[in-house]
Amino acid sequence: MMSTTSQTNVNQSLFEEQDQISTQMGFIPFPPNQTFPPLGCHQSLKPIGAIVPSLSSETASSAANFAETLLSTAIQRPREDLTSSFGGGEGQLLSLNRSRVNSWAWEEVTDCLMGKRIGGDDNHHHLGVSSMKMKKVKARRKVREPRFCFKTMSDVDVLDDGYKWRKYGQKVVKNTQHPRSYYRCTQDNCRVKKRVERLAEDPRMVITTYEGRHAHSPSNELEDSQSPSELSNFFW
DNA sequence: CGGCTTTGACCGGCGC
DNA sequence: GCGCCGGTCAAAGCCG
Repeated sequence: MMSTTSQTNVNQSLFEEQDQISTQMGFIPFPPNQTFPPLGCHQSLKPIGAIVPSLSSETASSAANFAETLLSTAIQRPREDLTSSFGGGEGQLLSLNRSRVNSWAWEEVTDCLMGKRIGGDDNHHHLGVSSMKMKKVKARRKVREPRFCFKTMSDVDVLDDGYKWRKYGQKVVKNTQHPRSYYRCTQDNCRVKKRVERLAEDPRMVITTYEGRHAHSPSNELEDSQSPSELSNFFW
């Protein structure tokens, strides 16, 4: 119930400036009404968007580029059982209308996704600015790897993203009825992690958050001999 | 038997 | 300082 196989090709340059003091998150909706195998995922997976950590200054354009990369990848490498019919890419990509200040912690990725409603007061459903600033003030020296997450409509928890993962933990998160699972890439010297959880509001939605860069190719790449060269770069 | 999952314990950050 | 909580560890069990 874990290992994955298939292809993954995402431009990694977007994340190279991550973990600056102030970063922002953005949600990029993918075109609706389309199947979309951004990570070579299964037919049943219907990613509806990506949460990306935008760069300090070039937020919207970076995110858009990122999403375009995803889209082009999907178009170029459709799974045999998928129809990747995109009604013309970029026009449907929304930019970062929800970006906000935040720090590196994963939970804030989730906050961004869920529009976090804190204590029922949801007029402003992103963490109050003041509290975010408080968080920011504290020096968070810990160096975090670049990260981003997918929001996917799926019956399957673990997306098939081309890498092999080993589960190392599971946790029930407060105020959610679904446990969060923690995975680590099984490759030696690869410290990439991902976590998988279901959206509290809509259990059909799976949120997959990746942290770090793979220092290797997808584990199934050998099977994918027909891969175009442009797509041979790693996930990160 | 090796690789993987499960799951309770542990740890550190953070808010009060 | 204390308690809560998320993330990780690691022992034990499972499975091919």
